[in-house]
Amino acid sequence: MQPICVLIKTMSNPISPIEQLLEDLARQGFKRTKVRRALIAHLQFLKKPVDAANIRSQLETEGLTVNKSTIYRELEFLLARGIIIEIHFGDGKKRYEIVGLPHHHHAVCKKCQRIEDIFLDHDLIRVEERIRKEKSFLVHTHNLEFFGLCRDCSKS
Amino acid sequence: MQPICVLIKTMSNPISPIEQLLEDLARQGFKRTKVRRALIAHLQFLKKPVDAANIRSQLETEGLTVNKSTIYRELEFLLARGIIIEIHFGDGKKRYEIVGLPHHHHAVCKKCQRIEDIFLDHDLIRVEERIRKEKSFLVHTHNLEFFGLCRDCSKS
DNA sequence: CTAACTGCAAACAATTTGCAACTGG
DNA sequence: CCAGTTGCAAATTGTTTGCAGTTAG
Repeated sequence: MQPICVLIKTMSNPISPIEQLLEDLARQGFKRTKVRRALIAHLQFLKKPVDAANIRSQLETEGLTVNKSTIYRELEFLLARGIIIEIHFGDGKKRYEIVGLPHHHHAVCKKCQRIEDIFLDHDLIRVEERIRKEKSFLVHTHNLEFFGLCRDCSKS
Repeated sequence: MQPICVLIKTMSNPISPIEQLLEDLARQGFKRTKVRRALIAHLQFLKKPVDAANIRSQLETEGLTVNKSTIYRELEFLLARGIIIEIHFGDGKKRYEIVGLPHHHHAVCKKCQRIEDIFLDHDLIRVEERIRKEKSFLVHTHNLEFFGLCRDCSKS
């Protein structure tokens, strides 16, 4: 049996995941700013890794002009709090993706830039276990991204 | 039975892998320059991924001053000919490693920067096969590097 | 009111480019 | 000789920083 207040909250006033996040941050003394909300909403919507310049121009087209320093600082902020993660495709740029889906990797089309999510489950954990046993090397993180041609682009 | 000339070549005049490479390049019209020889020799000796600045300063200590543009251009040259490959650790820099050992990955110590080679054999090929079947995505290359603490650094 | 946030200009780091001078074959 | 190579300075690209002004709570 749920207490009434929870029922009310759940039924008539559903809190979006973005507002939920802002709520948590507010409790720690951080502000609900326009940029923060827009940036989280954007990454939430995309669910793919994007670089700073890309985010900036996309916010611009949505009518929100943000200085690039602000973008970088906000990304750093969200990264430090585990709200987003950094992804590396090996060109000069850092990309960021919202945390939400379980841990996964990406297959990047070299032609059209489309990104497929790749779920590897236990495969890499077994490898990391082996590295610990054989090399006494304790793996904390890894980078794994695939590059090639997506379904459409491999036809031509 | 070997022809005499081959025996002589093999026994009394062993061609080092570096001179062999320069020989091949010469046949294509490229010159045996001091920088090219030194750069290949250096990467050959290291057998680990290094960035341009690093290579430059190490050649400097060996008594060979080379302009950074030259380093970058030479790396580009060797890369295009498959003599070296590009490795990404996800900080801003590209690293290069001589091709020689079979395909492998790296475990990079976040504390002392030591690099362990990681051989994965068929594991990733199976994954790439799966990606092709399940997503019709044709993988050409991948990046995979591990980060953590090496044997020595994980003790403290 | 005040700590958090923002914009702006300038600084930085890695890499690239244009061009004139140089060198190996 | 001449294509390939090199150095130098300047340009580019992605990212960071210092600082003064603004804003959410």
